[in-house]
Amino acid sequence: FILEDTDFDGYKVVMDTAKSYDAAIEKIDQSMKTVPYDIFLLDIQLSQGIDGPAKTGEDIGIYARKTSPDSKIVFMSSFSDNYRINSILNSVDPEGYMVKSEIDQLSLQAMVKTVLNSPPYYTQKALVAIRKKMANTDINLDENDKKILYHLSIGTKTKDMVNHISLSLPGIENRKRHLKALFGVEKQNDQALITESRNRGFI
Amino acid sequence: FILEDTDFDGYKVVMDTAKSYDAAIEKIDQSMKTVPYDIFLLDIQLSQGIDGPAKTGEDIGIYARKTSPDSKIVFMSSFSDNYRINSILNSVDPEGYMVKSEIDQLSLQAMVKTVLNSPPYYTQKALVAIRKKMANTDINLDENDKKILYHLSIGTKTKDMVNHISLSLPGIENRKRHLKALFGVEKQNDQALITESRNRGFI
DNA sequence: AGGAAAACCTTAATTATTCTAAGGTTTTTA
DNA sequence: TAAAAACCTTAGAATAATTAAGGTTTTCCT
Repeated sequence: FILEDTDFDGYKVVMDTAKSYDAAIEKIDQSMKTVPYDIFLLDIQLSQGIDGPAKTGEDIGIYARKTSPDSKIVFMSSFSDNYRINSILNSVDPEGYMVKSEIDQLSLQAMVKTVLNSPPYYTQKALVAIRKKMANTDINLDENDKKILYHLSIGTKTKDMVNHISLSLPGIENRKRHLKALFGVEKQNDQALITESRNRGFI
Repeated sequence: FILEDTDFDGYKVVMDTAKSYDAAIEKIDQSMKTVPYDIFLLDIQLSQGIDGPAKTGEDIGIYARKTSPDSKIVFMSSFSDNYRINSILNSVDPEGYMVKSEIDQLSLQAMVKTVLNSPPYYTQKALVAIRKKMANTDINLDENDKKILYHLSIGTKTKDMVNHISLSLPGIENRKRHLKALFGVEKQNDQALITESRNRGFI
């Protein structure tokens, strides 16, 4: 409503919405045969379809970028979740990222203008997450390291990680030790590693 | 002048300046014995001292952060140089980064407010560089790779890189090949690698 | 408190990766 | 068109990472 009521240099905004992954894909495909969208506003959480693997707004973003490369993409998420933000900035590289608690009339209008004229537009809480990541670019984690941190963060037991990561148990333990050393929490428990990883924007 | 003429919620700004690295270090040390600075505004280019290795504003930032950890640090640079921005965001993690061409009354005032209340503050051109970097976090370069790219960018000949990098000549050549493959410019010349590295925000 | 599970650590052997050395080919440069 | 630089290949050497096996310590749960 806010956007539709705003006048942008003589242009009016026309909104179109989709409520599920499949509906969104359908709309994107449709738009390419008629009038492509100028901006995609994507929510990360989606009402879940019944079958197949869980799809998120991130997947829509990846599809939208590939299918409609001239459109701008802006994400909205409820939390300033480092892991998600980092992942989306890497996989989709959206023109904008807004944390929902910071969305209001002013920020929406500023977003549209910035995204169309000189991207990117990130809200303050998104910037905080981005800053964390940028401050830790000297720490290079490979895929296995990231998986270990991710599984730690969701409470997977070390011995169960062998089912998700192609490493032996001592291999995983060894990498955990390495990670703790890297983050300066040697000889401490996993909680310390999780906390520090979160502080540094890795999870 | 702009800052000193602005009223910030009843507070007035008092500026103090230093023109060289040594003078800046001196002022920082002095401030810690009296009244610490609220904000450091650091220029990257410095008039060069005579002796010793070249010092930049980045070095002042590192020193300021260590010596006066409660102060905010804001960088100003003439160019939106990816390499510099990435380096500083990693080594100093400043509360603000402004590209000089974007500095005006409004941005300066916004910077002060943002930096004091809810950092970070980055100007638009800085954000463009940051966005590039964030879009390429899946590419992990180690120190040697970064050195090779840096030396390529300043025109160092491959055969001379052995003097700056602790690798054999074929080792360096091999890594260049790897980098070209990683950046999708296989079988192309060094210029293509440089261009692509720049596009991705590595140099 | 006590016992089981999980986490953690060590060592040695294996495997994978990266590096160097040596020599040749192609491209660039003056 | 030479000379320099860049590039490539191969084989061997060095380094780093992984696994397996077995043990110790910590954590968790009743």
